[in-house]
Amino acid sequence: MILYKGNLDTIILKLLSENDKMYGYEITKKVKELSHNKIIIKEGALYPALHRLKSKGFLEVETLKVDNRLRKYYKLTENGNKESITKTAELKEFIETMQLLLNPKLSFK
Amino acid sequence: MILYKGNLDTIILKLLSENDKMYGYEITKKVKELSHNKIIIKEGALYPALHRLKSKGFLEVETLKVDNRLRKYYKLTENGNKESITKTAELKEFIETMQLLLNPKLSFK
DNA sequence: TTCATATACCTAAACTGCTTAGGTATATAA
DNA sequence: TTATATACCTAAGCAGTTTAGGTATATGAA
Repeated sequence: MILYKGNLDTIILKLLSENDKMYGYEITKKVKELSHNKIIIKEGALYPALHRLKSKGFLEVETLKVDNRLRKYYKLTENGNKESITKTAELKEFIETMQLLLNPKLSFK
Repeated sequence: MILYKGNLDTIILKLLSENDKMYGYEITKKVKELSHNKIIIKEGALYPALHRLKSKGFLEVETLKVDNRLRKYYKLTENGNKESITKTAELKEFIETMQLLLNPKLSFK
């Protein structure tokens, strides 16, 4: 499923609003699990997104070595939390709007 | 609202599955109306999309002169109708999947 | 009359956000 | 030793938008 164009930032922000801190690889696994294997975030999309969100001040990073491997844990900043709420609301509104188009009969209720 | 990236073809196909034939300008007005002014299809997106769908064999065109102005009426071909059903189902599935991410608690019901 | 707005079509360049396709490195099971 | 999983990264290509133009007719307002 590749329809999530434009929503990757929102997905990441929303996940982090529920999980305190997560690392990149963990995010891809979690999204895959929650979406029942339907949304597979490619690494070429994920890592640039994380760096973008960090450079905008929405995420902060902490690098830890676990089992002799690096993990970069990301967590929301205060602004990131606000952004998460805003983006989530926008996505909900978008979904409601798309449902109007998919179920036009409901417009006449 | 600019989140509809990648869904324009689906919106057009779905509309045409309900309206027999429509012309470009009419489509933008209809989508604006149905979406309560939230989805504004730019002409730079619309016309290439219509030409794309036509070149793929999903639409056929009939040009009419109405009130001294040209209108290009588009309607679904047989394949276009199949594509409309497929794409609509995909969009519905996408929406349901996004709702899983937005409301993760519901996953545990 | 002329100016803005609406109707109706179109396209090219720029931009964005993905995918594809590479790369490094460690751990583990077959 | 080979494949798979874990864990990070980036550059080039591509698709589908936006932006910003273009043509032309009709209509209502100043």
